[in-house]
Amino acid sequence: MMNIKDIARLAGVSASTVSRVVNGKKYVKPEIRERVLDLVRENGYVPNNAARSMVLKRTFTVGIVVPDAFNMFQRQLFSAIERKLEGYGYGTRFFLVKAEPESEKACLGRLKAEMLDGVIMLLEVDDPEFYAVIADSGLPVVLCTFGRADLGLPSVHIDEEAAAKAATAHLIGLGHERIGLLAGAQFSFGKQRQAGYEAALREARIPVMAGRVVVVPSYTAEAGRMGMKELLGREADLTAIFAVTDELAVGAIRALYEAGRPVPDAMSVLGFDDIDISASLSPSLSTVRQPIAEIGTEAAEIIYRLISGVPAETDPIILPYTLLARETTKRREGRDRNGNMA
Amino acid sequence: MMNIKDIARLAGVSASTVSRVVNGKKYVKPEIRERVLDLVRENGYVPNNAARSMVLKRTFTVGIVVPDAFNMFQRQLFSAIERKLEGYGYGTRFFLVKAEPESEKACLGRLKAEMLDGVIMLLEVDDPEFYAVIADSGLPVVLCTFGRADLGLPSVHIDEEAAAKAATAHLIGLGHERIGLLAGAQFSFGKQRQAGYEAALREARIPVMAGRVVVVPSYTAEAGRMGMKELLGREADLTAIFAVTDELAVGAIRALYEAGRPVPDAMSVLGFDDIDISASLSPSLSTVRQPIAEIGTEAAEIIYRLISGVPAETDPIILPYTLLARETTKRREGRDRNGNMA
DNA sequence: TTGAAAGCGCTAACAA
DNA sequence: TTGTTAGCGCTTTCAA
Repeated sequence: MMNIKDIARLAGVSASTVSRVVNGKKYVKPEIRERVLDLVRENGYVPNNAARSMVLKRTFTVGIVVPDAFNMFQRQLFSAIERKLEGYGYGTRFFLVKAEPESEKACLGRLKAEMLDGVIMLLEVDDPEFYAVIADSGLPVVLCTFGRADLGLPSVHIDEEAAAKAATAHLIGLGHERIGLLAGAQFSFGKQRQAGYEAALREARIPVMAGRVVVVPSYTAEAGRMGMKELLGREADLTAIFAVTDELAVGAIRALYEAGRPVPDAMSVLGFDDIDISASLSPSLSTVRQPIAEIGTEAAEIIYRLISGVPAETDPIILPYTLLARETTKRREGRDRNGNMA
Repeated sequence: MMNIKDIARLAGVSASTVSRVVNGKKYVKPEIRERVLDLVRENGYVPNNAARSMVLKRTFTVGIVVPDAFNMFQRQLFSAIERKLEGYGYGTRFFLVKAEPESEKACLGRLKAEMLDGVIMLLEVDDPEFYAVIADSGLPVVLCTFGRADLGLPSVHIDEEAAAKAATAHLIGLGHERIGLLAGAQFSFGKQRQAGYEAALREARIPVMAGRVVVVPSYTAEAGRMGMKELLGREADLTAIFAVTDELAVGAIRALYEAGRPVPDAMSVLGFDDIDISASLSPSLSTVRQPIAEIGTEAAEIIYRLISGVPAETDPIILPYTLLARETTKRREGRDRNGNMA
């Protein structure tokens, strides 16, 4: 692999001159610039980033912390961030964290070792020390899809509780009263969405019954299927289900399918996130759309500003969600909650 | 951020000693080792990778080249690779390539700039020069999910054509004759799977008709939906569809759903890859399972061996596929190909 | 068992 | 406009 000295020797100039050419600096005679550029091309010379970042103290790289088993939602979010950052001349680097404390610790170490210019967290790490260490290392950081206003860290996300409340209200508006919930304990959105569900019920004066709620261990389709089976077993008269993620909803629909209960005729199902596949399902999944592209773009902009030295705005950026009433939710048949025919 | 000299000063030793301690070398007095280790922990010192790799000429990092819009299949593959490589003490770094020649070029540059120890290609790059440059830079490389035996590069993949042939034969075995194909032009598996489809038809003496084939521009659900609509428009009497990827199949099912043609009763649909969601769909998607974990593990092992200096085995590693006859394919109703009732 | 010194590839300040 | 020099943080001889 060629290095800057090789090119310098070939061009009969000093390494500094090559550096100037490669970095587009002024004060290089045009003919020399040409000569060097030709050599660079011919030899496929690319500056060594490690050496470069050592002297510059910058890597032009932003770390993206994601869960080990990141889903399509995070995948899409990442794309939006990547695209925006690329426009600013920054690259990205993945840091995968498993749902284990040691993994979070290890990630912190890797984050430090890489001399990143900034970090975007797509994963809500449990360990409060994690944020503390990052914060007082002075490394710019943005929380993306969740907030921690208490930590004074900038964040971009939707109003999870309001969105879940609106989602549940949609179901209620369709005449449903006995609404099951597939919730999750992992990450704060799990609890926030559950709170929104409860708030909507309360507002409609529908009793919140623990028997209608299942807290699943992970946000996968399989977990959704198991959760739905559980719900079906203990509570036979539900007419609608709110699953706190689309993957969960897909699994719930599967359980319903296996039980011979067609969606949406026998049961309405509502998801959350609007992952790629949701619109293409048959029937298409009703869900709450998070503005993925906007969230990603906004997070990228904030991190860029932070890196550029603009002081952090710690008020969370709350972006609007959209309720997508597609085909898995429908008006409840039979009597409505007042005993009249729908 | 602490550096090695800071720790050395704090411990009252030289940087060399700290280096020995951090790297677990011998010849350090136990008490000094302890003292240094304590300081390292207290101060959260982590060696700077850039500096480290500059002198070591190794980064303990393997680049993973993936398509910009990587799908769940590639996501899962990546997880398998990551896990295995982690066990060997190697990290991974993503290199996203868009479906544009400049993007491939840019990726090559980034690959060089990063001083990677090896590269695993999950994306089939068009530009033959790409492989050439990598190959003669001496950078270990493994092709994963596709092969290029002509280039003498090690690879891990299934027998795409045989798998597609078996898939089509499954449909034929179910009594289907008028089988549509949703194929794609991108990546060689598109053509290979199409070849398998044609081979199966020929073997069953079913005419291969161009009117039953649609070549879609991308492997997304939406492309599948459009392709299926096209097929439905021009050829009303198909009884089964083979989609060369699961995403395409999901879209095809969607088009069928919109057209009021239930799957599998009105039409059997068969996918390919067995992505995460396929088993959880309702009905669950019949497909060809690629042994994702094994492919990833094998690729990781090969790259590790290559990095360790074991000479490359350039014969492709062909792993077995599995036909998963789930719920979207069923025996054709009505008369079979000999005119008898099924 | 330890430390001093050199050097990895690059950029930037300074001198010419 | 160009080259020389120093130094980024680390590891590794080599010498002590």
